[in-house]
Amino acid sequence: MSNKKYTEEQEKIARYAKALSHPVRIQILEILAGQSCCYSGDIVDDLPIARSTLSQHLSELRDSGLIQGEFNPPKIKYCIRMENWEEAKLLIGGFFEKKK
Amino acid sequence: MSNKKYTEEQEKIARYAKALSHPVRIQILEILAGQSCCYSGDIVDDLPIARSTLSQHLSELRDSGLIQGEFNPPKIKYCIRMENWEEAKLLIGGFFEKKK
DNA sequence: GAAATATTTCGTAATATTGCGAAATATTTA
DNA sequence: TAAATATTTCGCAATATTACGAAATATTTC
Repeated sequence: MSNKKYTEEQEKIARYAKALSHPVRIQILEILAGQSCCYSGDIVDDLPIARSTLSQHLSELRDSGLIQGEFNPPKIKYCIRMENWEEAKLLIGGFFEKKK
Repeated sequence: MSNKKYTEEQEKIARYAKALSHPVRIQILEILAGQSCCYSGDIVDDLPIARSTLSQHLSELRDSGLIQGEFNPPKIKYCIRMENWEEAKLLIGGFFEKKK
């Protein structure tokens, strides 16, 4: 018997949606999606937030699985993490298809 | 000159995503999507939350535009609001398509 | 080893979210 | 009008989010 409140899929959709739930994170993801990869320091110039705040948003996006960072001293190169990007796209896309 | 931090589209995507960012709201929307409409009182039986908490989530979903409620005394009948459901689907779907 | 560069972590504050039960509201029915 | 039914609002508490600047960390270069 399951004592879980929600299905794994419902939790995943909510988790991915939460990653998208702030406009600055949408902007960050759009920047990363528009090119192959990007250095954190270059991203901040286009954003209306402080570096330390960007760092927090990047870490949230990393936790969600939608991006990954590769240390390329002295910078960190961030990219979309394709396997999870695809999963989010399919799960959320599938969710919206449920309405007949 | 624009003093806006984010585009209207970025704000919209974030707003819709925020509505989807809690598993109980995913579950509510799945219930409403799976049938034509539903009475609030019937929804709560399937959910692991109190009635007053459901009321808050329904009001958030109403504010997001994804559902609408029609007073059908003494009950309220909730339905998916199709025009905004479609908009959310297109905006978020389009967002995920941005990654080449 | 010291300086320069890039990023994160810490400390703090303001605000938002989530949740509950009790009370309030609104409508229909007896 | 009183009772029954359905839902929301209120008051409260716990926790999470968002944001900033200062300090800490890590690596390379001088």
